[in-house]
Amino acid sequence: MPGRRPLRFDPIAEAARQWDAHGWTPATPGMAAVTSVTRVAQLFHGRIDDVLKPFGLTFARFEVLALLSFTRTGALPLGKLGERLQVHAASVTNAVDRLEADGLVRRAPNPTDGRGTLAAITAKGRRLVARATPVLNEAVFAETGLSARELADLVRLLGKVRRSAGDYGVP
Amino acid sequence: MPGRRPLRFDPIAEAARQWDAHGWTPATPGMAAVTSVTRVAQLFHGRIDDVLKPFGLTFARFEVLALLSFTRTGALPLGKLGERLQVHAASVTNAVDRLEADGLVRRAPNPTDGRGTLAAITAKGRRLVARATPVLNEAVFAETGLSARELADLVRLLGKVRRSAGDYGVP
DNA sequence: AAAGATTGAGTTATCAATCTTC
DNA sequence: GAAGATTGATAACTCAATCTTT
Repeated sequence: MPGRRPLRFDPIAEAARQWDAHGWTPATPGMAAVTSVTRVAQLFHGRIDDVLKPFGLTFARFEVLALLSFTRTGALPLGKLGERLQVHAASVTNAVDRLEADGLVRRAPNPTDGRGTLAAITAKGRRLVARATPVLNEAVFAETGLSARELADLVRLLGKVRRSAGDYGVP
Repeated sequence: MPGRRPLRFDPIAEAARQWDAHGWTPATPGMAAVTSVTRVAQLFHGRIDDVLKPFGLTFARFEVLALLSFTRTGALPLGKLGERLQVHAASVTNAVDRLEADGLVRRAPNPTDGRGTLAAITAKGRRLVARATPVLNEAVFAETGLSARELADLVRLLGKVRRSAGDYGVP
């Protein structure tokens, strides 16, 4: 993780001050928001990686396992995985490669589409995600530093951004 | 950018439903917040990269140029750059390498510390950041999909997360 | 022709190890 | 010994091109 030594001041507030000083005032709130989101994503990701490292997982691979464990059959086409996790098809191939090498998922031909491939979670994969999830919940998701009310506000605001960016919903 | 085809439903709301269904309710709001932050950071980053590509810049390199252009002398030690941008020293070395190869900054020995190196912005670098900034302001920072009030709320909430993570401020 | 998936090239970021200077 | 910076190795992602099947 970068930036071990905390700054004595808030670098984002300082950047906002600079933006205003250069006459870019209309863009300042957006700049501060984008920078804040970027930095918090870094912080969360670092903590998640730290927690998952002992399990031999990255966040991307954990998300695949969690998603598969939620399905009725424990299997999904690779394309569906990329759609739900919002990542490129090549990234899905890569993540499934790693998971398969570790025996956590296995590939199977899609019975309903000869072009497709399914990723199916194995018993070993289910055991691992069952062990990792509580740790992640307690060490990261339950320790965000915000109250339930604040978390709900945050999710609502970010949902507006996602929605307005066309991330989901009907056009 | 991954995920061109928008989903018909909100994948984060769906994940929250699954978390609750598995009895992980106390962690659900945090999970939704972390996932939302991650996704919005992806969205912002994609738009920023699209805007900066015609200028031959990434966001990391743009940030270096912007920070240098704000200083009185147009130069900073590499360590200070990493501190302010919250990235690893190796990332700073890499970014400055690219910027120097493009003639946008040049390295100079730190006169006050024989171990250190300064990155100094060139006239070409100043011209480029002066051209790129207004485009970034108008195409990204002024188009977040949130009102000024909502942006302020978002920045405040994320500031609490950063502060509680020890990202800045006095211990 | 279009969609699912894979491959290889190119980019970026991190980490550990190293070198120089304080 | 500690700090600033660089290097080489590793991992992950994206993109363009390719292959197979529909």
